[in-house]
Amino acid sequence: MPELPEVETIKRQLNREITGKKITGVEVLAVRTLRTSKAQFLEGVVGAKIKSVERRAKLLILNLNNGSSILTHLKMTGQYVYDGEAHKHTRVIFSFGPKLKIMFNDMRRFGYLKLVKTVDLPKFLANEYGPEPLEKSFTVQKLSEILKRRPNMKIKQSLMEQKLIAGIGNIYAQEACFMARVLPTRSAKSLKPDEIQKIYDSIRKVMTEAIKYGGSSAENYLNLYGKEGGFVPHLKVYGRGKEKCRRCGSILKTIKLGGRGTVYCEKCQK
DNA sequence: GTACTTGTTGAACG
DNA sequence: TCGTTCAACAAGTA
Repeated sequence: MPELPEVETIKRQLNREITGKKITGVEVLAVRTLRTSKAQFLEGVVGAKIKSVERRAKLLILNLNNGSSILTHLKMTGQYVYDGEAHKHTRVIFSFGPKLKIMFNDMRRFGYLKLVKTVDLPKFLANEYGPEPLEKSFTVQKLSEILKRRPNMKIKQSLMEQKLIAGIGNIYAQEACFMARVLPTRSAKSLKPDEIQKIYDSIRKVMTEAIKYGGSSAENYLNLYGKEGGFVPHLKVYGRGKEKCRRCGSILKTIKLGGRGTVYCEKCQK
């Protein structure tokens, strides 16, 4: 499941490979993957150059040199793969000249691409998404204020709420709670300042580390070069229910929180 | 065959 | 209006 570190990895790789290049063709194999009519999409995209690639929350933003941007979300199983082979799950193919192609693959078809006006983006993004956890302006005070806005919400769910904080999903919310030694079920209002500080540090640390390893390929995430991320061996709780806690050796518990699987250590997390 | 996986949206509830 | 919960979406794996 691509979350901030995975999307950030793809963003950096896309910037390296396609920024400055001209989109010479687009092949749409699954029309429903587009959130813009096919005709409009092709008209707005073909012939344009990629000015830059950005990430906001889990969204990738491909800014074009004609005032439009492609807003794209990988959701659960989306992949951008450079020079791969098209296959059953390939939904859109971008061509950059006669040789280079980028495939958008998406097994579960939740992902999308949408053409928007670049100038409209800042307002839209500010409305829909909370602060970026790795930005300098995201301070522990900021996190504290954010948590106060939903005092009864369980901390793991607060961390995953995109309107409160951007980019954290089910994997890193669980990892951050473990690292902070706080139970995912604790209500926001029950957290003491030193616990909020630990959660803050943990979010930043786990995200930074995960980016360093190119993200986690827990399900089917692949980077632009079709390679898996290297962070899975570093995950402490996600996907490890009934296994031994790496810190204390006791058996990790699994519960459901907001309909999502949640693993934690009863002994280490309070 | 059944249960389970998840990011986001939109409906429904109080 | 707001916060919150929950089903739905899709398609694969165990």
